[in-house]
Amino acid sequence: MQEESTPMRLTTQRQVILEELIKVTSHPTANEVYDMVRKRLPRIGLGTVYRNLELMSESGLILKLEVGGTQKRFDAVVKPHYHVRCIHCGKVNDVDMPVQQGINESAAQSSHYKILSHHIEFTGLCYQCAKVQYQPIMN
Amino acid sequence: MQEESTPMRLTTQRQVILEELIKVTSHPTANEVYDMVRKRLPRIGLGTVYRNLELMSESGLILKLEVGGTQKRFDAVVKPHYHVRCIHCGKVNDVDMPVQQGINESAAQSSHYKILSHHIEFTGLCYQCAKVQYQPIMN
DNA sequence: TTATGTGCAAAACATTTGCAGGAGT
DNA sequence: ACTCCTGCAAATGTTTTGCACATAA
Repeated sequence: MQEESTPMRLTTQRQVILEELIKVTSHPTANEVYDMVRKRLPRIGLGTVYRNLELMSESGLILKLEVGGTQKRFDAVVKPHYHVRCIHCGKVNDVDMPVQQGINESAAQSSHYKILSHHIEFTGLCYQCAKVQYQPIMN
Repeated sequence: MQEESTPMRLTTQRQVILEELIKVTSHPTANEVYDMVRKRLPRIGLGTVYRNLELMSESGLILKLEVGGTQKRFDAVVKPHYHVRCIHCGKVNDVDMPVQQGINESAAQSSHYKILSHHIEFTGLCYQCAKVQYQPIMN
């Protein structure tokens, strides 16, 4: 975990990863980014994609989403915003509602933590899956 | 994904898993539950623990937490509540603040999803880690 | 020229699954 | 008996890592 010592080199691989990520709003997984990037850089390795997504998220260039499901997802939109995940197909979308004000302060009062940020993940059914009359397990 | 057809049998393994989970407030991972349970049932398999945690969370008996980090965590407190995770040590605690009213409706208006629920995950430093003067990467 | 980055492959984790035998009803 | 459940081990899926070579500054 290094400081601002040497800035990250802007390699071709990093540039392409960032460009491809900016193109989409689908919050792709590392493997999906790999597939997108490989069309332009066929010899790139999956390890490189993982390494660079991690580095870029550490430096605040992109966002690493730790939402539900088995894989991490990545987002080129770094402005704080919330997400909704379809419990049927696993798709993740942005929720364009205002960020909840004062919620971090409430949490600070109700815990012994120094609160830095928060994230809200909504769960539901996307338009397509809702149409299929999918019956979720209500609990 | 079956309905309420046959209720789950209350086997010794399931009973012990649930009892151990009720004992703690640490939101243990599957592997931590395995370690706790193994002290009482040395021959239980890790697969059984995973299978039963999954089944119990499907039936609403326990909560599967899909918070940040690499592993899923489990909670015997099923009443809706929020969580805070220490970015330094990874510990997860409850946040005893009221559930945000009307937030699902806001999200429904700002997305094309049928919203079912939401979860808020706060990120910060726990009391112990904050004392250690840990310098987080602010972004 | 030299620190940093890459491709490749193997390793490390986390979780799921197949199956033969075991237990509850 | 019959079904559901378990232990075990192997398989799967995701992410990380070691290392020799490549490349940007």
